[in-house]
Amino acid sequence: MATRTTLADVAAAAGVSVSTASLAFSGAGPIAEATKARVLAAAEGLGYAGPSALGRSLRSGRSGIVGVVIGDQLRRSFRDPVSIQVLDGLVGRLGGQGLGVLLIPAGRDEGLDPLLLSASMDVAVLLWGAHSDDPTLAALSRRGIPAILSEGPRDRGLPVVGIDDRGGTAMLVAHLRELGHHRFGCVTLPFDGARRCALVDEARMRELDWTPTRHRLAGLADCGVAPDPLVEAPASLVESGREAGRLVLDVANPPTAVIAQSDLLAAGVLLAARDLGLRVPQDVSVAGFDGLDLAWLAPDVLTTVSQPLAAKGEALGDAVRQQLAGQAPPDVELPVTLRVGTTTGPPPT
Amino acid sequence: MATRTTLADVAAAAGVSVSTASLAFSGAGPIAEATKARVLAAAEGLGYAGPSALGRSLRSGRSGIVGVVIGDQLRRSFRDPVSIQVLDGLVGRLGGQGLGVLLIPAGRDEGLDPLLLSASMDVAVLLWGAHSDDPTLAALSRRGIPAILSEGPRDRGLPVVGIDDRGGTAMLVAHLRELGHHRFGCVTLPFDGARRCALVDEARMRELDWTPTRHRLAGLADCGVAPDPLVEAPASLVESGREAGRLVLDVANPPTAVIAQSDLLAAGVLLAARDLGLRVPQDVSVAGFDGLDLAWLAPDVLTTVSQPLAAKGEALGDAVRQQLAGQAPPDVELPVTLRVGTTTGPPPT
DNA sequence: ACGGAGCATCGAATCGATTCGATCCGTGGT
DNA sequence: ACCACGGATCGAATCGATTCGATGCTCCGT
Repeated sequence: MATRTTLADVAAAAGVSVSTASLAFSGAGPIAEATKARVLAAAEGLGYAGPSALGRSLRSGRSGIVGVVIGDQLRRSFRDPVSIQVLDGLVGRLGGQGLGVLLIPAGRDEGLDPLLLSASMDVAVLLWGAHSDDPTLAALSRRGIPAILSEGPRDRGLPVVGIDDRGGTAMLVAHLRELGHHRFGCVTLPFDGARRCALVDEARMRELDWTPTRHRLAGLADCGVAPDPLVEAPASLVESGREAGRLVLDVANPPTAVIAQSDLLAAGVLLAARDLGLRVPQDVSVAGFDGLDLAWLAPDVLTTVSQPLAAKGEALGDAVRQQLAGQAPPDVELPVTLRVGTTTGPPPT
Repeated sequence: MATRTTLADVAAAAGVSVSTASLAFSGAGPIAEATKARVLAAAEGLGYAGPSALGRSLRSGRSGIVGVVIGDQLRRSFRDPVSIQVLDGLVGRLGGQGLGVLLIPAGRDEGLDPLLLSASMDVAVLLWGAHSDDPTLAALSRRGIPAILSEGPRDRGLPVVGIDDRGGTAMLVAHLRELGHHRFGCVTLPFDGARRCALVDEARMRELDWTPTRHRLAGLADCGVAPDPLVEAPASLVESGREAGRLVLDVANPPTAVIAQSDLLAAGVLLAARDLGLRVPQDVSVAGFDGLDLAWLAPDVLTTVSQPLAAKGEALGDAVRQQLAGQAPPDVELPVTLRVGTTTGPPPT
């Protein structure tokens, strides 16, 4: 055969017009049961596998594809349990609506991914926030593709699904204060794409351009906590946490409690404490953020702020559905809960 | 504005025909530099973001999308470092060619995912093999979409990218024999979608319908090893390995060495040994397969067969490229290497 | 000055389906 | 017997772009 079988072939075989054949498949419009059966039988006979998505998309203007922009490096994102779990919830919710997920790497400095510029999609979801003047958002807006942000800034006029970062951090501080701590160190998530591991000074603080980092730091400020040392990690990875942890703990007068802005960073801080011969929580308390199930830390159990990751993905999926239905999705802020483990305790006397 | 700006709008604004405007963007065909500039300027002025992928796809018959069918449950696949790393290599290679990855859940019993039946894609990659009579393959073949298998059966006439499972297993056996072992237990990957955790008898052995499991078992048979006990794990997860490990080790005359068909399973066997008060490797040796970097096992280092996961993804990407170029991709079998760690040693005297 | 070559541009067909309006036919009411 | 009505079917336009063949123009050689 020269070309794939098309709806026209089926219609011809069934002895009906193309429009009638279309009706037999889509079910939109009145059609006699006998005719429908004849068309479907003809399709079966020709090995026709149903109307092509392309034609349908072209006519309807909908592709049924949701572009999901993930971290600048796929490898990193795939290894980040937080992204994975959110993605899982998102895919689950979208799958129920016949929507597909197209993976789009964010592309760092070397320009945007071509998929972002040309792939056809109905909506885009940015899984890890957005910078100010984010070229990704600019490109999407230019193409007229609505965007939904996970953990992004709320001043863009775009729907945002986030969690109560400030409140969660405040809960952590309250917990630690109750134990008697008042000298806090902090390991933060990246400030931007610079990927540096260093003490944060005022100048650097003014460059802070990453929403989760900002919000979680704001939670500290809300409680009147000025963390010292305050170290920026290059990525949410155990190794980065270890490196940053050393900068926080290997100082003249180390803090009695370290708040890490992610669980992976906190796990790294635990390793750094071990490297330095510090016992946790006797010598130093360590807390994380995310609520991952890090079974391999056993027998330690990380004190952390638990966020509903799958629910976040599902909320993003709901936002996508609303966006496609023409409604403006409302901003969502999901609640978090404090999960007290064994890595926090009273400060050394 | 009523509708999105289209190539026709741009052409009208630039005072040229649609075909000329198309030429200005695609660059295929002769066009005067001045005209091209005029068209691009008009596009800029109208906020036109380039030709829509839909129209292009419709005409060319190519969507630039590769469907990647991943495990029956997204959550499980996403947590499986093996899948993730292969996916990472694949996406990396495809991204370089302007191809996008559409995630497709395999869908277990409750039928195929609608995406598989209707989403437009040029090629499909099945990340985790295929059963015999796999409905996924049937659906793809019906739609005329070429498929590429990772770790699948070679008797389908479909291109397969795999590793030297038999040879790798044989290397493991040789290593253990050299240490003095001759009584081997084995924890296998799943036999099919049944997800059972139980001893394998002859009847069950005949139902074996999963290529990696079969090949790795064949590697044992090649060496004349008849593992006892032989236990089937329900999934490649640490918890499954732990459960299966108890079945292998908690018997009257336990084997001196346990070969697990994946590293996660091996990690579970290690936990099971610990549960039973057995020291590794003094009381029992444990080996895995995959070559994951399980840092959290420290101070233990798993003896395992290391397979090139990212390279496998890249090989899949190459196969996709060849398939799209109209060539028949050759079957690929990537080499593996033995990585001796601290979990294997001489058998107890 | 005339003819041919070659480049730039244009018109129209095409890809595969959806959908609106029109047509056709049968039925029920008066 | 005629008309109005409605359900089934069909024709044709449409979605957004690509591409082939045709046309018109300029420029060069003789």
